Amino acid sequence: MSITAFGALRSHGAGTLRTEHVDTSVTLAGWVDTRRDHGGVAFLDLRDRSGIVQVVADPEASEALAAAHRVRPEWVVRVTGTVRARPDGMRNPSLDTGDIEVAASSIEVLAEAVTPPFPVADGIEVSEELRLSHRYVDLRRPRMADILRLRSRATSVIRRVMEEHDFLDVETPVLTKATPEGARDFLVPSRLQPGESYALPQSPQLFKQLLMVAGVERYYQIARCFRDENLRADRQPEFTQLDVELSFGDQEDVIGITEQVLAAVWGETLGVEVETPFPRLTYAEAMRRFGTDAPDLRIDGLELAHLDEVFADTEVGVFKGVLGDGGSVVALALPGGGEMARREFDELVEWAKRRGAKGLAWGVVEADGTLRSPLSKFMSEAEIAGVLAETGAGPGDAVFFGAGETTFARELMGALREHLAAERGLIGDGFAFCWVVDAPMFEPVVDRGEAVGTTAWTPVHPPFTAPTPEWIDRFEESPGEALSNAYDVVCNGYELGGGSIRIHDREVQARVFRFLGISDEVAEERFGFLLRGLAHGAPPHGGIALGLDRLVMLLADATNIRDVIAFPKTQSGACLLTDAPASYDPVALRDVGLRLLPAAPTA
RNA sequence: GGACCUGUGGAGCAGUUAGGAGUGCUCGCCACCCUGUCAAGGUGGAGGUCGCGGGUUCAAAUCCCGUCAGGUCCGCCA
Repeated sequence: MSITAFGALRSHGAGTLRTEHVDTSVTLAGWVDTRRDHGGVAFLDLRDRSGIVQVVADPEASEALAAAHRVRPEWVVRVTGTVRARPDGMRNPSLDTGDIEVAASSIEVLAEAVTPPFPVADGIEVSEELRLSHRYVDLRRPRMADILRLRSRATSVIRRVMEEHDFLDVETPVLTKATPEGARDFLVPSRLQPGESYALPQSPQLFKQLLMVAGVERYYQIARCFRDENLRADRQPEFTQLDVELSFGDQEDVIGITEQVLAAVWGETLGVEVETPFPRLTYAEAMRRFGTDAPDLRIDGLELAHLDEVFADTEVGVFKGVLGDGGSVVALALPGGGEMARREFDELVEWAKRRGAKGLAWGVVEADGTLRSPLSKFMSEAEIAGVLAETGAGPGDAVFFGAGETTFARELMGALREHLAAERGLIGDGFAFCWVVDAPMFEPVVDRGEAVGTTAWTPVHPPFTAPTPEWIDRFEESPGEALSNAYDVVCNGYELGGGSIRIHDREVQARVFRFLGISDEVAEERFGFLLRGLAHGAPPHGGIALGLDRLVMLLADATNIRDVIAFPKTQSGACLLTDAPASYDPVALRDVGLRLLPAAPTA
């Protein structure tokens, strides 16, 4: 027995009918999209997953006509009838099925429906609250239905490419132990061991490394990950990663397979040819030129300029102070920015202050090459010449100056670069992929709360990330400069994914732990099972994880991740459909050994 | 934890700056009419704790305080 193409209740999909079906008897089933009732004749647009077709109820089929009078949008109906060509002048070119229509002999109501809370159509702004609380209606809208299909095609292509390269799909536990990504864990209390909890995985990181020890050699999984952190337009508490790990390879193998997957996905879902290999930037270069480790390379011609030397002996008070404290002055030229109104500059200053900056200096290059700026009277001729030379600003351009701690100033100006580009339409079309490689191994501990170990340094990546070959023997000597064998793939300013070559050598791992001040006891308690596994013959290995939701978001040209997730959560972590999270039955809490604290007193 | 935006019949919005009767627009809904529409059309009708609580005032959708919900961002998160 084979299943029928459209289900036993119908013979065709509504959207599949064409002129070749004329005179065919068909049975369709789906939702009433719209109804146009002329009394003596009535039209229904019938919608199913395949599309929309017009159904006509003529007076000759009086029962069908009576039913057509009665039905309402979103009722579920089954229509039997005959496909016929539409009369001349009655064709609808905006409908795929617009050359034909179905003359109904009977219309059977399968389910009535209450009036929908909002119209099932694209192009209507509906509050997200309402969309999420009636997600089953929202997902009927063509745009959302298209995204569901797009996501399914993308995962299908991913699986095919991974399998063509002999990667094995292996599932890893969801009820597990805290993993080393550094975010807060979701906890699941245990009934069998009251007082103990599972953690939901922030990623399958440790398990995939153990799969390498297990001899899987090439692993992939489309895996759900969980992080209990605050949400953003591109962040959900549970999200999906394409997780990949391979043995006996290096960075080039991981980059190669990733590029193949992305090129195949873009090619087969959008028909967009992605050029490989992707350009590569070092982390240092990305921070210096773009002020971010995930630069949007669609923005052409806007790059940061570093003016520490130009202002080395300056009399400009703010700059002098910042440079004296070891900070930096970072500038950005905006072509054509000279035409902006004073009010627009003021708004940008406010924008910078909201991001924590003390201010944002600016200037405009006049036609004669002078700099009109609140600061220019404090600047020497040589400084102004230096500003113009370093930023490349010419007559009619604006220049912005961010001053502060070096990383802060760079990130501020990098954010300004994207902000201005978005406001002024300077972001190019298409997709700009790149790799950001050679991230630092360690960063100084600023706040004790962020430290993994007990020394002045904390790892940028999980502490199993290998140093680059140049640093593997001497990362302790200048930890601030040591580079990790890690790589991030970036598209249009979004970090799509990241990975690294892992440490498989116990001695190197021990040195990293020792350097970070992670004691044997702490290492054992936190990742003892991984370390024991690595002792049993660990092949050289490395991998990557790609954010599938963000990937689909880019494919769908969506601006938030919720639009590409069937049942997402709100910014406060609520599911408006199920009302999760919900308070828990006290008896069930007692079973797992928990008792709630009294609610915090409200002031 | 913080900043900002939004909340008005079922949907989307205007009204809030400068307090004066729940006022308006588009769509939807209900009834009737209507034989070629495709956002059908026509006539009539129903539908409101202005998110919630408190305050100021003769009077609050509008001003003040608090709070809840949704969103964007910072911190946080690779």
